[in-house]
Parts: sequence; structure tokens; C-alpha cells
Amino acid sequence: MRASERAYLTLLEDILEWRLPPGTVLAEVEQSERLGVSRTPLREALGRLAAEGLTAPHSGRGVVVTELSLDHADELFELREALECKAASLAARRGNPLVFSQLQKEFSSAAVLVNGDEAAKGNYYSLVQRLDDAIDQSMDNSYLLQSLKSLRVHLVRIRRLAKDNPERLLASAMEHANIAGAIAAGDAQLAAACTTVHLNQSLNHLKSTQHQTERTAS
Amino acid sequence: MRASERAYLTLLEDILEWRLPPGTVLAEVEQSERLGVSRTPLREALGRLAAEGLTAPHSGRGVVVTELSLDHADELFELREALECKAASLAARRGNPLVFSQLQKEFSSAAVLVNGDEAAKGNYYSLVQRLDDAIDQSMDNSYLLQSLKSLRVHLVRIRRLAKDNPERLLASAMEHANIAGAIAAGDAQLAAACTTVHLNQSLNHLKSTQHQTERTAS
DNA sequence: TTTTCCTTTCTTGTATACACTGAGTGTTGA
DNA sequence: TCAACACTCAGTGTATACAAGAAAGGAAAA
Repeated sequence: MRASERAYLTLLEDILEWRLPPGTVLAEVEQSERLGVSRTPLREALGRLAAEGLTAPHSGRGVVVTELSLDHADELFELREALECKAASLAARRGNPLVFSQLQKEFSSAAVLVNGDEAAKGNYYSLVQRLDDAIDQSMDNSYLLQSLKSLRVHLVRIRRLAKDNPERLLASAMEHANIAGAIAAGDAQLAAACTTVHLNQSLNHLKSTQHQTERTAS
Repeated sequence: MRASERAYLTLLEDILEWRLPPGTVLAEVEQSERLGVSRTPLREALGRLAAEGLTAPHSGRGVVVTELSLDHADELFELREALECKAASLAARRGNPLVFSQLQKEFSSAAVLVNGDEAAKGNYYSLVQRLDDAIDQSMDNSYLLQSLKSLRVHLVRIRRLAKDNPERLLASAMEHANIAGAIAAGDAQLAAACTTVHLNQSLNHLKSTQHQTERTAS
């Protein structure tokens, strides 16, 4: 693997996992020594991160990890609604109904997963991943896919701020089942509506986490 | 100005103006000599172009300017509808009505512009630009703005394939007036609907250009 | 004659040295 | 004591040399 690729993947993971929290200054020599590559591939990695909006220039001197807090959740979810509703609509028009009715079934019977142990919860998350993948493939639009991917990087980062609980996961599973069902039925409008509902519920849950944190802190 | 910035801007313009058409191979030494910079800043420029989807790796040997033809218009406009409808909705909720009712008036009286000479047509295009800018500012969402900007790069490129005529420009002006009016009225749903109408008309016009070209070629 | 393998050469990937800019600090004058 | 100027230095921006890898061409064998 190329050195620039290794540096990029390492930095990306460090940022997404909050090991490099917002505001962290990324000096070139420092990071190149830490990652064991020279400055040239490191600069390429930093350039890719900047293009994704994960880093930003810092008063003319170096780059910093961009701010991200629950304050950004509203903006992020507005974009997410635009992209994912469109994606669900297109999938409803173009996807294979069998794939999505199968996914719907799995989500409907996901109650056992979200109440189980960590491994079972991992299974649930991979099920969500499979629905996303199926939509990505069915919508058959490379530009929309590209936009979604760059959005998801930020979503991964912000998701770490939320604590999920069994009740929310169960509700989420039902919402996902509805989305899959609407796509399987070929109903574009319903698929978009189900996605809107799901995203609003997710956002509300995310914000309720914030209130808890504020109360805990005070 | 930095050498990498110059190289980036020059290559960007060359690609958008079709001086570097799709499929053109961009060899590093060749381009660095052409632009009078060394390979290091040139590589940074190429990296930025690749992040925007304007270039893509070419079977292990250099990068090529990505394909773009009217075949991509459908995909591009699907993403555009998702983003611009959302943008118009948000602007309707958050924008200053006075700004948009002023823009509506200007679009309504734009008939004299589109029938005029080249300079007058330039005025019309800058009016469209002002509406876009007003929406960008009013929607107040940096993530959505970022997505829109990366989309617009491709739209600039594909717009060169379309020939505009006075009838289309006049209709376009009316459609823009409707969008501005809906935003001024604070009607998010109507603003989105007007945007959908406008984009469908634009896409149809773009495709009719294609048919003419095909008939001309045969 | 065709296919396969080897060699050559061109292009990219990486490291490093040097130049330049900008921020911080210390000193000097009012 | 404060402000302004100059100097230092850390850190980025650029150039270039070198290494590694892939494609193309030719030669040899089937």
C-alpha cells in the first residue's frame, strides 16, 4: 500500500474515533514522524482530509481538525434528508423488490437483535449497512452516491456523540423496516416520507442525548 | 499566489472550458512544464481535481479528465433536484423576503434582457448568479452549500453542451421569478415545487439540444 | 505465425534539501 | 510602562533527486 494511503487512512480513523478531537493542530513534521512517512505523502493525505471537510486551514499556519458538535446536527441532517430521501425514492423506482422485501423482513424481526448482547447489536448495525448498500446500488447514480459518501464521513463522526439505548434501536429497526417496505412496494413518495420520519426521529434522539449531557455537566 | 493554487485554477478552467476534453491524459511532467511549476504543487492541484471528480486514475498510469456527456445529465439533475429543492425550501423559511421579492421583480422584467445583445445576456446570467447567491446565504447550511458547490462544477462543464435560445431564456426567467416569489412568500413547499419545475424544463431543453446534435451529425 | 517472457524505458511515488513567509519575542526608544 | 520595530525561528511551500513499478517493445521458442 502507498505511504500516502496509509497516512490518510490512519488520520481518517483517528479523526472519526475522536482520538484527534476538533481543534487539534496537525503539524506536518509532527504527523509525518508519528506516522512514519515523509512530508510529501503526508501532505497528500492532509489534502484529501481537507477536501472532505475534516480539516481546515488554521490562520495561515498548518491545518486543524474541523469543529463538530451537536450544534452541527441540524445542518447535517438537513443535507441528509435531501440526499437520503432522493436516494430512497430512486431505489423505489429502480431497485429489485425482492431484495428490499427480504430486508424488510429482517428488520421486522430485528427485535431480538437490539435487546441482545454487543455481538447481536453488531449484527443489527451490519443489517443497517446492508440496507444502505442496497439503496446505494439500486439508485444507480454516481453523483448522488458521491455526495452521500462525503456526508457519511461527518455522520460517523457525530454519531459518536450519541448514546443509543434498546428502545431507540427497536424504534429505529421498525423505521428501517418501513423504508425497506416502501422501496419494495415501488412507492417512491412513501419511501421518501419514511426516510423523513426516520431522520427526524434520529435527530430528536441525538438532541435528547445533548440535553442529558448538559444536565449531567451542570 | 501559491504555485499549487495557480496550477489548480488553470487546470480547472481548462477542464471547464473543454480545452482539456474528457479522456485527456494528464501526465505530471508534461503538465508541470506546461504550467511552469514543479511536480510537487502540480500533484497537489491534481489531487484537488480528483477530489472534485474532475479527474480519475487511469489504469495505473496517470490521471485522465473524467468523461462527461449528456448521458450524465439525468444523474446530475437528480442530485441537483435533491439539493436545490432543499436549498429553496430552507431559503423560504429563513431568507429575507425583501431580497427575494426584489429578485422576483427583476426576473419578471428580464424579458428585455434575454432578447438583447451579448452584454444584456451577460446581465441576465449575473442575475441568476445573484439569486443563487441569495439562496446560498439564506439557507444558512454550510454542509448543503458544500455539496451544492461541488455539484456546480459539473453543471458548469455540462452547460457548455447546451445552446440556449431566446425562447428558453425567457421561460427560464419566468421560472426563476416563480422560485424567487415563492421564497419571498415564505412558502417552502411551493419554492421546492417551482425548483422542480425549473430543473425539469432545463433538463428537457438540454436533452433537446442532444437530439439536434445527433440529427446534425447523421 | 503466434504467444510468452524479458528487458528497457517512461511515469509515478517518496524522501529530502532549500527557500520563504509569518508569528512570536526581545529590545530600544519615547 | 507601553509601543513599535527588528530579528529569530518554527513551519509551510517548492524543487529536485532517487526509487519503484508498470507498460510497451522486441526477441525467442513453440
